[in-house]
Amino acid sequence: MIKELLTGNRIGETVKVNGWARTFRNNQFIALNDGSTINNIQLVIDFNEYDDKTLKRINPGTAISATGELVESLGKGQKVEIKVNKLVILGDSDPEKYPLQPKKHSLEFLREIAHLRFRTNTFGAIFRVRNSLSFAIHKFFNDRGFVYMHTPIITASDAEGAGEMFKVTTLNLNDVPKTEDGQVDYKQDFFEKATNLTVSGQLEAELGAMAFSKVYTFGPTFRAENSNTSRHLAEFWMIEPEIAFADIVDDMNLAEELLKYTIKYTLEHNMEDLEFLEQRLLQEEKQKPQNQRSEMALIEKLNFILDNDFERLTYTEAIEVLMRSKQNKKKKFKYVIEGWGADLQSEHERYLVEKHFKKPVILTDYPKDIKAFYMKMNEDGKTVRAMDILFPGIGEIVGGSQREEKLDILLDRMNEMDVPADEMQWYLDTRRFGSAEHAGFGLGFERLVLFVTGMSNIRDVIPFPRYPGSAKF
RNA sequence: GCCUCCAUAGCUCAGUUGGUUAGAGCGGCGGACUGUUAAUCCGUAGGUCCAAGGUUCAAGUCCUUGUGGAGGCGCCA
Repeated sequence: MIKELLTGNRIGETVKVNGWARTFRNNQFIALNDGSTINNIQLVIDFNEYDDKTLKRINPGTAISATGELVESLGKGQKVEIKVNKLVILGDSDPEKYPLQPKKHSLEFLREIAHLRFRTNTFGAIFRVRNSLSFAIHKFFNDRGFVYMHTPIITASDAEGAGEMFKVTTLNLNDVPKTEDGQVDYKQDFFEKATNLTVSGQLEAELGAMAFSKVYTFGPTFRAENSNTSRHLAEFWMIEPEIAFADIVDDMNLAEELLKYTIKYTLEHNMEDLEFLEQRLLQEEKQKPQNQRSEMALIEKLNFILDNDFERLTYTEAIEVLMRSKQNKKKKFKYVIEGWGADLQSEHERYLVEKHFKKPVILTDYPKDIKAFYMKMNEDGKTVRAMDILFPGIGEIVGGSQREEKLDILLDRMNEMDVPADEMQWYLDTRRFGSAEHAGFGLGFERLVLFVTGMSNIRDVIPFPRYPGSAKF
């Protein structure tokens, strides 16, 4: 791979490389990239040995295989280069039709050609970082004795209330079978009942945690919400650990440790990509007015996360901070906080994270009315042991809670929130047989990738984004 | 779903209070050069001004609707 050759350890050896040409300068110099690193290796050819026809075939995007001696570069821009003695053109790239030029393209344009955008420096860097983060997550959990659990993609439960679901069916949509009272007759469907794509693996993960003690899921999740924002996808990847014999504090510690570990991992393994992304972000922010630019450069920001404890406070304390804030007193918020019980809008979260504490914030103990049924009730009877981690520029990156382990309280909560208990006996069995304190959270993978890469649209950190009106590729 | 902004060459953009033949850079094509670094230099082609309708003597420019994109809000991860 080019990454290895660029270290220069094999100078003097005859080497073979395969890759795609980025540029061809002076009829002599091919910048070749194979995706192993953001850097290109320079191939030097003697144009006298090739006819014009062959030279014309070397264009941006052309697939090339080359053999030659790895030597110290005679030019200034690179340490090593390959003096080519055998060049094979594997696949042509018609320059009149190939959309990628050696120039800056807009992210919006590249999104329209998502099948080719991996070949750019920016997206190469993003997806190498994404890969590292993904691996780091598995390594983190594996090193700590967690069992990686595959929860179902197709589910019949609509219990979590995490959002609108995509229906899964093999019924003929042009001739849907109906029951006598005019409802869709799912008895005739593939699973003989209504099914959906999962919105969360949490409930199943809880089942696993009550046997393996520590489990995590890492898989795709689907939400059919009509969300048109730079932070939401209809198909995204989520990490959901679930730990038994653990409370909300253990849960927070685990989440903070995981986030720091994965960020540290990319700093150790993807520095060149991060440096490139940092420069990209710097260039992008030059277009913005001074007060909208980030205070820290990308890598500094990532190190800052590692070096500082996340600020932990309760919802009630957060409300007090917000009520005391100038913004609230001067009614600068669009939604002025009137008192306890208000749902926090993203402007409030952003104030806490970006203006007040200036670091990641973990908010805990939310009012029970604005949270899900399975969260453990506090002694006050008003709040639940929920925790959200808020990141600068991203907002909510983690949402979790200690789960209600007491069957009677859980049943009461389900009743209050109209969750059909009779369909969830399998879930309630965890509380009937050997119930124990447990907790878990969901980490939105793409939001983590967004944060680490410094990108601003979540559609740019997943290879083929799905969002309302768009399922191309 | 709601609010705001945008749509001109393959890409990135300019185009004045509505006025004659719509421009530039990059990219393409032809050529020169040959240790270049998004190479450079000379030449050249390239447009349904998003679509439909309207106002006007006259529309890239104004109005209406639609489509696509961006940002913000809500829902959340």
